[in-house]
Amino acid sequence: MAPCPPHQDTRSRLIESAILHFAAKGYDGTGIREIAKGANANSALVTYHFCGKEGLFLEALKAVFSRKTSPLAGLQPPLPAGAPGARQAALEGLRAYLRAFITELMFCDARDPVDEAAMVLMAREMQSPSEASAPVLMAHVEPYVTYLMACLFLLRPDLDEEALFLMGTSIQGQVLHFRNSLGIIRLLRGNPAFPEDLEKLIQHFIDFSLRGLGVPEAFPQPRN
Amino acid sequence: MAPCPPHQDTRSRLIESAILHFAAKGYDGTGIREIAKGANANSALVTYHFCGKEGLFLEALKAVFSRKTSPLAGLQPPLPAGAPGARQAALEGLRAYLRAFITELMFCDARDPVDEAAMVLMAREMQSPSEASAPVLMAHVEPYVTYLMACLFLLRPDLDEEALFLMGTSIQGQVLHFRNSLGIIRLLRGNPAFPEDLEKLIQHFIDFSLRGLGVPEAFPQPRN
DNA sequence: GACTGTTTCAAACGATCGATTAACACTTGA
DNA sequence: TCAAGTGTTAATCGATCGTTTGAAACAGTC
Repeated sequence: MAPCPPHQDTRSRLIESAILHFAAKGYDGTGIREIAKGANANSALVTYHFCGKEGLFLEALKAVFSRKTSPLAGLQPPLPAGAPGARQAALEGLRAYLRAFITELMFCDARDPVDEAAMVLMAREMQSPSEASAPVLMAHVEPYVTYLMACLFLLRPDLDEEALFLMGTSIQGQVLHFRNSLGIIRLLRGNPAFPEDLEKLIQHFIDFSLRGLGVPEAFPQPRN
Repeated sequence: MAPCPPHQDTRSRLIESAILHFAAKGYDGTGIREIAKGANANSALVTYHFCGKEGLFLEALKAVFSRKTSPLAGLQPPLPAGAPGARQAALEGLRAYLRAFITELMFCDARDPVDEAAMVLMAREMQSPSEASAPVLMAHVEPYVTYLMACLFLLRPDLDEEALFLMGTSIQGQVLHFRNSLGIIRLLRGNPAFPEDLEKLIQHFIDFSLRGLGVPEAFPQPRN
């Protein structure tokens, strides 16, 4: 049982190659020799540095999740319920939240294949998390849920908790489904680079969500 | 090159076991001996009946998609664009579509673990379709997309094709995400039988979708 | 009962899997 | 200078992979 100490050069090269290969062919579909070859390293180093294939996979996952700083960091926390301007702040907060959420999910440097692969890997883990990766995943997702629900409560104080939860599920769901089903969506559109205009995509999700939530400001033309 | 003729008994037993195992551990994570054992059959029969593991996987996928009669069967096709009452018909069509879609998705799991596994398998393929499975997947999804898009076009003729496609993606996405993430959602709510009131759920998805789409009838209270 | 074709089986095949080993190069501190 | 420790390597391990094989079991036909 080696303590898996670091030698950053080959370690990080192995992790990078692992992200690429695990994203392309999945955990079981990828062999450690393949990964090692992609890193110009010997396959025995996987066991030496990471205590085995699964250890390397977890390190790759951690690297993926810590690749970007959380986009929630720049967001104002919602004002308390009674405060003046709380509703307007929550409205802007929800808009900013969706923008940050979508940007993090969708935006990746097309010129950086590792970034692209990291997104694929993350999407796969979010859909069917392995037992080992669940904690890492939940810790990453939890602040999003909390922030979203706080905004929803301020925007629709007339709804009960279950109704608000369904609202949140629908808002998150449309975005996550889009991300998780990009494969077939691109097939349906016959465009392998489909979401070409990220801003248009963000605007759609914001408008659809605010209308679905029942926020009057977002509705196009109030019936006379 | 065997012509792969049928002997329905073992064939279907193998397919059923394949659905369960492929859903649980993925294509690469599942061995044919494992599948064969689950079907009380010999692993050589996989090659004999399906020309190999990949053939069995494709047959399993086909079986998944043809497992139920399409919920679209009972729906009226939307009227042509110019026809009188076409918009109202499309509105009702969309409501009926969502009701049928949700009902089918929500009722499939508890009774039959194979049905549950089929959903997992389908979701995985939708996320990252293998080259071989893409045609099967597309053929199954296409009528849903067509019907939904026809309704959306009648309800929002002012939008261009891409905007309508995003609307459809959001509408389908919230429902599919809810279904595919039921496990996590039930954990979040601390209620293992969460969607206890199916009618309430259906009503939420219909209302959220129609508002998100921008249909005035669904909006609660126009601002004065 | 012999012939034909289909279905099933146990056994084995070569390939590849993740993991281990022993040797080697190199640095470091005593 | 030497012993210890670290990083890397090729070679090899047993296990398991998907597939192939040859024969047994079964059905139907003459």
